[in-house]
Amino acid sequence: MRGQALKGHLDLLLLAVLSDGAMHGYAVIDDLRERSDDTFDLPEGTVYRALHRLESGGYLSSEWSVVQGRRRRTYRLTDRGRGALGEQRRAWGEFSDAVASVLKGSPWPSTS
Amino acid sequence: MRGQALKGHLDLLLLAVLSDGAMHGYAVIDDLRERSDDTFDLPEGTVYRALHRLESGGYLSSEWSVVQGRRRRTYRLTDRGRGALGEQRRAWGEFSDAVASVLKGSPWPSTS
DNA sequence: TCTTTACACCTAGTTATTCTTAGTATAGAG
DNA sequence: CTCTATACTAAGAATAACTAGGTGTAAAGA
Repeated sequence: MRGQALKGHLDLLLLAVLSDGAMHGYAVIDDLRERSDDTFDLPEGTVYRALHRLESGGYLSSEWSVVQGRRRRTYRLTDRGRGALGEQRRAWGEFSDAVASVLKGSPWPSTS
Repeated sequence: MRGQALKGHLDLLLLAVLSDGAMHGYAVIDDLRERSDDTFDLPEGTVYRALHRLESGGYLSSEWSVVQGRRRRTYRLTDRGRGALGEQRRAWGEFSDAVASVLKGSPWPSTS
């Protein structure tokens, strides 16, 4: 995973992971890495900041707890977050289909 | 197409379009819009800048001409550009597969 | 014991690159 | 004679992921 490939798609991934159940940030990172077969091995700074952004946008809510002496902030999808996930899934489908169409080659004969 | 979805994937699209034949910038924009069924309707400033960047990186070469009183700069893939296209196709495959894997875990919102 | 690693969180500043805006210029249609 | 399409360009704004650094606890291991 290099460059800016993730840009604009991270929220979708985070919302998708959290739609399977509430989770704390570090666990989100692990889950994302496992589910993507190591493709998405994201720096903590990236993920925590995105989670904060999503919470302040009303897409997630969070709750603090302490487990084995370590404090945890557990994130949960809000209704708004669930709606956004649906919309972003749709947008991803459109985007990836469009890329695939371009890569497939032009159905019209080249005119240059 | 909203936000930053394209970020990091534009070079792939441009290289792919130009791999079907040399083309000038304005035609690249049209081709991209047609091939993607209007999903990629990109501003000129975006595309021309990217083309310049790709040329200065050695992925494209260009040649000026005048057609019907209008000057055109026709871009052509270099060997290096063709190699980069292969690599970026591979990277896109990996990226989109990984996103699909992450999305597969979480169910779609019920639409019925 | 003392050091390292894993867990778990956080922020500030940098970077990359797309988008916005604005400009130049010719051709053809109305 | 103006408006639209064609064709190219550059500067600056905006966004968001990355880098690099920080806090602190728990457990493993040398």
